[in-house]
This record gives sequence, structure tokens and C-alpha cells, in this order.
Amino acid sequence: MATEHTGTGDPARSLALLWRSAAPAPRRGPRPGLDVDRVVAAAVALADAEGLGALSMRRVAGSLGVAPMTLYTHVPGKAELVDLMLDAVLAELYADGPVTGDWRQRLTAVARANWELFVRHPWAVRIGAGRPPLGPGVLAKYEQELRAVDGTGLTEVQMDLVVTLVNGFVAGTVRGLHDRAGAERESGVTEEQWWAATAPYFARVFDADRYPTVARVGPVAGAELQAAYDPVRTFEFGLERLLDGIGLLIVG
Amino acid sequence: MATEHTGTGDPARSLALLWRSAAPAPRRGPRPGLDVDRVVAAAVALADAEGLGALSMRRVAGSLGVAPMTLYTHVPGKAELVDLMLDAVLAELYADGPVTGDWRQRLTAVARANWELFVRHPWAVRIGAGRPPLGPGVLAKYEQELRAVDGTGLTEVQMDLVVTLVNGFVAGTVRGLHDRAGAERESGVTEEQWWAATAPYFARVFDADRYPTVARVGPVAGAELQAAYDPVRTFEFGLERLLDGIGLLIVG
DNA sequence: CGGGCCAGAATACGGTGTACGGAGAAACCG
DNA sequence: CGGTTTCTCCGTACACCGTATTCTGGCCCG
Repeated sequence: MATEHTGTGDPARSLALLWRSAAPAPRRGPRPGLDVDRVVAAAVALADAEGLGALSMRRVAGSLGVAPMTLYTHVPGKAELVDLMLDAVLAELYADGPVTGDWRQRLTAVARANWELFVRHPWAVRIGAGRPPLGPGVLAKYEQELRAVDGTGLTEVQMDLVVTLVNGFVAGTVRGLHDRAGAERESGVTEEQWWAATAPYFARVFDADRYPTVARVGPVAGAELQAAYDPVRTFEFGLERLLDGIGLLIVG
Repeated sequence: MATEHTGTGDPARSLALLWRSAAPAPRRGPRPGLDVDRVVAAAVALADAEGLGALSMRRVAGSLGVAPMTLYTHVPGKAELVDLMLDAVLAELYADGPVTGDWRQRLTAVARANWELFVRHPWAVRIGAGRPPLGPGVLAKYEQELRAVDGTGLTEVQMDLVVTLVNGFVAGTVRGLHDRAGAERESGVTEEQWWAATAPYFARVFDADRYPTVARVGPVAGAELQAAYDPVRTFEFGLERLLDGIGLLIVG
């Protein structure tokens, strides 16, 4: 499983690819049998199906029926491909139109939309986006999310901070969801099996006198959250707390 | 840059290593020139210095002056080594004693302690811990953090949820910090250089009429947050909002 | 003393991204 | 029309990765 970084390589080339504003199609030479959109779509499909760890140039090329080096005719490198993938899936957000309602409803919708996107594309949350691909998907997302907190009396800086906060919350929470799913997929061992295998040995090393609060809270939380599917419960619980806190900022 | 997963391999072996409760040292055979602690320390030092992407068995072995396969005498595999590394650094938390004060002060201290740990060990936040290494470091952390919200009137489940929420918030925010630092380290291009290279092309594709809110908010937030070092500001701002929200739950 | 145990390491294999250069197709231009 | 240029595609190679397997040599124990 790999974490990829955005924002590498030549900015001009990357932005041209993101906005599909590269030079006009060449006039000479053989007609291409492949284009950027198809490469990106194949890569997204592979990552969706098998996770970011399965995303190799060889695998993407194989799924397109071409040689690995062929991909480099269309994208400068793997990192740039990942930029393109991320921007492509972010473009799915708010495709049905902007979020509506009062500020709380709008922020709730923003959080849920992002959550659902990362559920559809688990790999997307793994991408270190310190230098986001400034493509149409990213810009549309940022625009719609800023609008969700527009007209609330927040300053521009506060608006940006709230949007960043909600995004960070969702990303962090959905990571928990995927960490569990990823561990299962990569090991082929379900959580129940893992715990069944681990618990006997854990019981041997765990000293309730040394960790009294864990001994009290752990079994109760474990029993209840196991049933309620912990990362989702965490999301719902956390979103309420976060919105309450943001509400104090907006409403006072 | 790799994201590693915790919780793989044989649970018995992993737990024995985590708690250093493996069978007594063998009596026969050559005296080991190496032990688990030294392997873990070398791996932590390498990851601290160069990030998780530089963490290969060959590199760790090289820093210890041994052949790569030698490491496998001491740890079953790379995944288990990563478990050990994570547990080792988490053991640094609250080493000076538990957090004190009222519930808000305690949670603030928990958040800050975690933030500072991840600043010291940036790689630690990259580890998908869906199946946490249940070693002394992880257990001590969980114990202290549960104590920070003990006696507040929250149920055991709520305690666990609040601890998870705060941890997720810190992890998500510090990732932003590291995403930026990581992009710079891997590309050798500072953020200013990157923006200087990107901005001219971005200006060409960016249409203010299509993204009016971004056009209004972006420059203001960018100017102010650039100076205030955005991920830290996000952390401070977000922590206040989050604590306000948790406060409504605790105090009503 | 000799056999067995054990740490260490050499070798090899299957996997990764991509540099480099060649082959062949298609367009351009004199 | 033919030579040159442009362009897509891809084979080969290299440096890197984790680790399976087997061999070597040191040390303990009966």
C-alpha cells in the first residue's frame, strides 16, 4: 500500500494535463491508440478495485493492453498520474448540484458527500495532498465548500479554516474505516479472526492493574462499537461535536 | 513513500516481541550481535531522518552494518518491524506523567502531546493502524487519554469516542503539516518555488467567473495563512472548535 | 570431541518506476 | 515521389524493493 504525493514534476505539464489544455493534437506521426482520459480511468478502476498498493504502471498498462512504457507517452510519471486520478474523482463531488439549507445542513452535506466519495474511492484519502492538483475537480470542490459557509458572517480566513477542518475530519475518520478494511484485504484475515488469534496472547500480557481505565472502558466500548461499526459511529458522533463547535463560532 | 499497515503476521510472535516476552535468550549458538531494540531504534532513526519511504530493510541493515537478511533473525518481517516502531514512539507520550487540570485542559494537553509526537516522528501518522500493535506504548497512551476524559460524566462509549475523535483530529491536521514538508523533501522544491512555478500557469486556467467564492476567499486566506503557517493555524482553530463541541456534550 | 543449535549472510526471485534508444507509422516539404 | 521529421509505441536494462532458501561458521551440551 503506497502513499503517493501530489504536486510533483513540471507544474506547467501537470496543469496542462489536468485542464486538458495541452498543445493541440499533433498532426504528424501515428494516431495515438490511447489518451490521458483512458489512462486515468483505468488507473482509477484499478485503485478502486484493489487499492493504491496495486497501482503500478505495469498493472495499469496491462489493463489497457499496452506495454508499461507506453503510458509515459501520455503522462510524465506515476506521480502525475495520481494527481490526475485524484482530480478526476473529486470532480464527482456535488455533481448533482450545490449543497443547500442552513449552514449546518450545508456543512453536514459537505461532510457526507466527502465521506461517500472516499467510500467509493478509498485510495483517494491516502494521497498526501500538500500540493493539491489544481485541476477542475479540486477547484469545483473548494468552490462549493466555500459556498456552504458563505453568508454566515465568517471572515474569509475563517471560511477557509472551517472548510479545511471539516475536510480533515472526514479524511481522518474515513481513514479509520479504510485502515480496517485494508488490513483485512491485505492479510486475508477478518477482524474477528484477528482478534480471536490475538486475544489469548493479549490477555497474557495485559495487566488490568497497570491500565485500570482501559480495563474498565475497553470491554464496554469494544462490545458496543463492534456492533455499531466504529468508524461510522465515530464519524456521526464527531460530526455532531464538530458542528456544535463551529456553531458557537458562527452563532456565538 | 509507503503507508504501512499494522497488525499483520502471527499475533503471538508480534505480541511477544512488543512486550519483549519472547522465549529466553538461546543458550547455544553464536552470541547475537544485534537485538530487537537496536533494530527498532535504527529503523525509527531512519524514518525520522528520511521518512517512511526511505525505510527499507536494506537501509536499516546498512545503518547497522549488517546484511539485510540478518534483520529477519530478529523480526519476522517489515510489517512487524513497523508495529514495533510505532509502539516504541508512542511510549514517549506522557513520559513526564499524566495530563492534569480540568477536562478541557487535559484534552488540550492530549492533543498537543500527540501533535508534538507526530512532529518529532512524522512517519508515525502515516501508519494505517486499523489493527494497532497492542504493546506497552499503545496501552499506556490509551490509558492516559481515557483518564483525561474520566470523571466528566461521559459513558464509557462516549469516552472512547472522544478520545478517538481528538486523536483523529490531531492525526488529520498533522498530516497537512507533513504533506507540505514531505512534498518539499521529496521534490527538493520549496513551497514558494513550487507556487512561483505553478502560479503563472494556474492564472491561465483559473476562471474567476466560474469560481467566484474561491476568487474572493482564496487570495485572502492564502495571504494570511501563508504567514501564519496554515496547518498549525488549522490545528489551533480546529482544536478550539472541537473542544467547544465536546464541551456541549460534557457540560450540556 | 562431535553433533546440534543458532546467528548471519549470500544468492536468487518476483516485484517496482523509468531512462534510453530503436522500430515503424504518418505527415510535411522540396 | 522520396527523404526528412515527427510522433507513438515498446523492448531492454538498471537500480531499487521484500524475503525465501540454503550454506557457513561459531558456540553449547552431552
